[in-house]
Amino acid sequence: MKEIAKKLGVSVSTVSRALQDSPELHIETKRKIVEAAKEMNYRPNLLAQSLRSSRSKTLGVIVPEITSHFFASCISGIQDIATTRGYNVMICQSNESIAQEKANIQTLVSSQVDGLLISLSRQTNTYEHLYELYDREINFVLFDRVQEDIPVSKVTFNDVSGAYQVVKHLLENGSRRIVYVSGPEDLYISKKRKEGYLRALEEFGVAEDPSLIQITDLTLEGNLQVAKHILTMDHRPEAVFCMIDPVAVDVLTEWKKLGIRIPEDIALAGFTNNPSSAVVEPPLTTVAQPGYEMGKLAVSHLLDQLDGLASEDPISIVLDTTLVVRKSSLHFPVKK
Amino acid sequence: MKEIAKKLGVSVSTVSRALQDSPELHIETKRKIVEAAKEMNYRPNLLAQSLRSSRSKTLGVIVPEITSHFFASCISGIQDIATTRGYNVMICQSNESIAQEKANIQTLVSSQVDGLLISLSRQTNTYEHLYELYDREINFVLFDRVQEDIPVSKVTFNDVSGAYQVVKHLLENGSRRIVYVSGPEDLYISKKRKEGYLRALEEFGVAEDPSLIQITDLTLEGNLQVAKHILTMDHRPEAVFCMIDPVAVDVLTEWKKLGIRIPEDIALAGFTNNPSSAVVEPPLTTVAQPGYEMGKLAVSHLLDQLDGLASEDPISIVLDTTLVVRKSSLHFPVKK
DNA sequence: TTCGTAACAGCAGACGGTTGCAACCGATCA
DNA sequence: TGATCGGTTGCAACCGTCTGCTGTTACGAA
Repeated sequence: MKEIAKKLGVSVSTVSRALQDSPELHIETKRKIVEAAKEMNYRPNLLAQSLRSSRSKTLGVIVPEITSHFFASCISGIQDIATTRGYNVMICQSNESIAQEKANIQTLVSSQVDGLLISLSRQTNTYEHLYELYDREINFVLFDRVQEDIPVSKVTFNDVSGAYQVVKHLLENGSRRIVYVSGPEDLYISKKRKEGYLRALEEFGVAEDPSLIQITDLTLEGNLQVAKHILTMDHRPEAVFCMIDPVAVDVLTEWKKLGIRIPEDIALAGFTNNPSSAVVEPPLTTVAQPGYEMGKLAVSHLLDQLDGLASEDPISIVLDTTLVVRKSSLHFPVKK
Repeated sequence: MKEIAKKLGVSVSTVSRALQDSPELHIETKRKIVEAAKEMNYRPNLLAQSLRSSRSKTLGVIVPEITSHFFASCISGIQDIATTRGYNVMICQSNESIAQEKANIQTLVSSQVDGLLISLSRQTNTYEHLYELYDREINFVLFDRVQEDIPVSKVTFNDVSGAYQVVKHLLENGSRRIVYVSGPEDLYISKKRKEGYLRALEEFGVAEDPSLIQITDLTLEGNLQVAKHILTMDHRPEAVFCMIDPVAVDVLTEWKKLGIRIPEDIALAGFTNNPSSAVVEPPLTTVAQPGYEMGKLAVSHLLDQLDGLASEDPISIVLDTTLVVRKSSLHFPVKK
């Protein structure tokens, strides 16, 4: 800018105003400046602009892991909306660690992001770092992995109804002894999906059987152990609903190795609709969660807040999931 | 900082020096300032620091799409190294569009990133935007999807040898008529993998047959069309090597639907080692490309350049791939 | 006593922009 | 003729941090 000013014999402030298309400049001066700027390939320094305006036009995103297809979809949605609305995005992954999550927040706050989009790590069981953001009046929105008590906006899936749908589907296909393979019990989704599972059972008059609720630590070993354990149960279950697709895929692979036929010997369903679930053999019945849409909604709401388009009061957006019926659950054919 | 200074009755510069642990301050003053800073929960404004130092400690990354598992892995590697070396990362996706790619570069440059890591979009066939970066002396490293002529550092996979390995494997399993399903011919990887394919054929004394090279536009429709076309060939090929896993998965799914047995009727192999390739039935033989490692190497080299640890001269890092043999290619059992 | 010096702290300017306010200009009007 | 006014431009301060230089003080040595 200084160079443009020198070249044209005007002041830096005039250049600044010309580039902002300020109405109080002589039209000819403005034209000349804009032209010179183009010619000299001038690009404003966003850092300086941000410092001056104390608005960085940058958002921070924290997800447990980028390589998960679901979170990658969310990020993609966030990116697309943020870009069209003139914001940049800084992405961090917590690697499911609360310490990393805190560090990420620090970094992003120091970087003066205008707002944050956070999906909590599995390890996160204390929430001071979030309350601190709240106290500092830093805008943020929680999505997918949320903490319910914090008074900020949240975007989640209707996990209860998703689980209800899929378990109902298993029940409608004739299964009665249905296992729920849950992740660690303190996880938000473990609880919610269990709720949907129980609701469906109740609706069909099936009594809850605690031995049918199996916990895995979500590692491959944990998943395989559960897979084997289910086969050794006294009265073999007719169907298994896994909290997330990767668990279902591990179970499916293990059972195939052991010669169990799916769905003839036992029906199987997952949750998330990962790409893998469509290509395994048999294709896996699951519940689709549109991550891209979730990202879009979360970022739209955050930006509305930042731009004063949304009320200050936190809202909770609950997205519906869609049951995706594939062969793995068709134990007894549905009547058509 | 101003507040700390006021509270303790010292100047802002003294505070600044104290927080940098400058040796020319009285130790007691320093202690008091650091303490006050902690108490007041002071966080430096990275924007101001960057403006002042003209080093933003931020890197820009441009990938064709975040939701691809391979690129997500790269990003993950980039993140991990960048974080440990004190850098932030801004990620953009070009959505395989050259216009978006150019826009991303503009944004990141305006944001004063210290360097860029770029994987080119499929659409990118002109390179002025990259030469402009070069002329402006902005550090950047190309990875995976590169342009060979630009004098900057690049990290790539040895596509030729990867393709060679997998085709050799197919040949060793007795196939002679082997189809190569290529993406658009101007793509870097289309060319390189074809080279490896041809080299393997030549080594086994198999003449090149142009009708065995099939082009897909990489859409689902394109892939299915090729899948069907292959089955109608006069003299049915014994094996098919697809340029990337998603194509192979589409082909596999289609063939299964048509009752073709893999590998008994025809052997199949892909490239990339996507998560899906391990879980399809039969599991897909493919070539593993460690994306995480690639990201780590690319960013390490970029940071070395920025920190003056690497020579100015561009280098080319070529990563080896690993053949992953699974059932889909075992047309005739390998002798053990 | 005087001088040099080390130890410490502050002023001011810079990074690259933005903006309130003052200043200048010629023209218009009483 | 002088006051006023609208149009146009520049000065200077500011955003938060860093740092070269200067100034002050106390102390020991000459």
